[in-house]
Amino acid sequence: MRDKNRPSLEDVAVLAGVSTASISRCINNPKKVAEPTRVRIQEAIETLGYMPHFGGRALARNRTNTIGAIIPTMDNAMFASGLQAFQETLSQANVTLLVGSSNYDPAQEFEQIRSLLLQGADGLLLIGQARPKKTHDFLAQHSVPHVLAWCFPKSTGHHAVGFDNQKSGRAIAEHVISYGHRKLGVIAGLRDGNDRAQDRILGIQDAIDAHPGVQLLGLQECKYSFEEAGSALDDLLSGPVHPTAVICGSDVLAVGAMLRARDLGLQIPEDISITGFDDINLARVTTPGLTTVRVPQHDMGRKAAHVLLGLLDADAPQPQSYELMTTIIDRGTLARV
Amino acid sequence: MRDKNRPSLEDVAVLAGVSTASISRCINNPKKVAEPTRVRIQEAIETLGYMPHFGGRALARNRTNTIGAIIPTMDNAMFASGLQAFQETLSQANVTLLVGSSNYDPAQEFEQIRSLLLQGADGLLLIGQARPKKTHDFLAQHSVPHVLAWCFPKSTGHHAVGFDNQKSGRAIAEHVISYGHRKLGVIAGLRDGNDRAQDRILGIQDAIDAHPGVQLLGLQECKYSFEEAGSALDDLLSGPVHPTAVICGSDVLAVGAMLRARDLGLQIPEDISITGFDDINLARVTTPGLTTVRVPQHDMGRKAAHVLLGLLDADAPQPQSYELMTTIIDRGTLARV
DNA sequence: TTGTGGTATGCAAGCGCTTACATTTACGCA
DNA sequence: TGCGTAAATGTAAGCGCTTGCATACCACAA
Repeated sequence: MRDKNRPSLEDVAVLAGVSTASISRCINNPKKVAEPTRVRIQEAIETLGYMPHFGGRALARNRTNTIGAIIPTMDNAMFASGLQAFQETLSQANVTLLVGSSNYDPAQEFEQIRSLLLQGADGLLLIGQARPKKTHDFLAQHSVPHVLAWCFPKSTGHHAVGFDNQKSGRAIAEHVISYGHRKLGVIAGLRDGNDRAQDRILGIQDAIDAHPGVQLLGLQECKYSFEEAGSALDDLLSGPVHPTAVICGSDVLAVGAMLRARDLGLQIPEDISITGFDDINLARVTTPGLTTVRVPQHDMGRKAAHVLLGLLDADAPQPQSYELMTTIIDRGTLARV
Repeated sequence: MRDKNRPSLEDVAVLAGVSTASISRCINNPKKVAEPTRVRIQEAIETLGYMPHFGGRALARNRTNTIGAIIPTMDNAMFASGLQAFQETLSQANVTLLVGSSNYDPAQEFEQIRSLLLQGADGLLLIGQARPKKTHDFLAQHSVPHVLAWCFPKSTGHHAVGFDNQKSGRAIAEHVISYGHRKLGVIAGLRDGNDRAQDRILGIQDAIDAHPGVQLLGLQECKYSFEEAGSALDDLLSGPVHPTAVICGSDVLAVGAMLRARDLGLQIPEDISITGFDDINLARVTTPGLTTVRVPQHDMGRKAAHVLLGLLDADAPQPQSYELMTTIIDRGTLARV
């Protein structure tokens, strides 16, 4: 069973002529070892090409220095750069990132949580707040340190680094309304198990309710793909009265809608206004540029990493939650009416 | 030191009234345990909420069921969906993905390799083939199972799942030339430490050399950002003779160039043709759509995972390398002249 | 009855590391 | 010279799991 070629602490100890304890100390806490021995040990390590065995370490310390992140998908840019920032920050603290994806499915998310925990993750990054009781119970039962991102729950006892989706949803809707639109359509992500999508809709609803005379002509839910968003637009346009503006729950949806609108021969924003959410690269590239809500992905990833690291560091001041702000980016897809 | 609340195999054994060995067997090889005891053990596991300790496992088996991937960045969509497919495939085999990013820097890549290996990665996914001797030696010394993706080296002894960047570069250049272009410009990624960028340029060069009368008016290297690509376009247009087509080493570059061209009042493709590489989402969204080279990201990620898993499974037929094919996607940014 | 072979389980030896505690050494000072 | 103290190092006991081997048990055949 023992891997013949992999040197162990023992081997290094023999070569350096010291005990394994000293080697361990030298690696984990160099100050505790006298200079000359330190040098000798260093050399032994180098000549053997020694690398500590992860399992041994993890067993002895009961800690893996590994953090898991479960995101719906890496496939669209929505989470990618946040995740990138998260990883970079962890990396600076010598913590490694395990990733899992849930595909927006609570059951898969649960499985991934289990799986990452089995892989020894010391803590988790999770997206959003809505999850089945089963998942919450599981996290509680095993007292898993975790932080939520992409949301900012008002009440729960979770740590979170994110923004208020409802507030942001309301903000963009107010913005659209302030441009004079009275007949709105909405294309949202599938609400089921996705509190971000849900809250954004709630926010939009809030804005509409606050403005008598503004009506919601249609609300379509669909997956985050150009094609589905296109069909959703079709549906919105199938009624007798057309919306003058379509508020989308994500840039991907908005771009899908734009693409379809163009196919239908509609000018944007002259014939129909469209707004997005997220401000991913796509939004800068369309013609005209997409008016959208910027989510501070990078900051969110970085801060979330800090909070999580703090959670794991027993003698760190207990970290808090951060509410980040979104901003509306005005480009060219919203017209005044 | 012992975590008070975490049940161990021992605890389960006591509750179920069997030895720890049986529990272990029950978990790893249920067939080796009689039905009634299996049930009893299951119950014990459930009531205690037992989860095997990762360190203990890793130590005893000398294997973590973890695979590392080091990609230049998750920040642009170039690698994201390949990585997603990679992760999904691993997940199905109960293997977890560790990720690191190198930011296109060989030194950082080396550090990440070290780091992921220290975290117990059983194998690695690496992007591209060009890396310093130091890195190669390190991989060899520790005989790290690994596969290369996004490239298809002709000679080396590495396993690879990817495509031939040079061939693909040549293909798109030939395509441009076949449209009648004779004066070309190129905007490429930074070649230093990036064999993909390098090979694509080589391929373009090949095509140009094969067609007397075709000239390369300028070659700009820059980072993968819209802004830098924009400046690169400026430089290409600063000479006395303008290229009629600009071949870009990536969609991000191409889009950056398009954006700038538009700002300069140039019509695409009437005034200038532009092509991309990768076929990420962006390419579908510009007006007109970007003519580009499609890279089979998803397939690549999936196959790479299979190869890597095969590499780790002692009694699997030794996996091979796969060369995947790229295809040219004609949209609207390439004009005939 | 005894023997035989197979199946289900237990025993106990590690796997490679960390760390509390014990021991040694060096040094300053009375 | 002897003693106290602190710094450097060694000793060895785990950490929680897997697994080769030994054992116990059972059914069946001779």
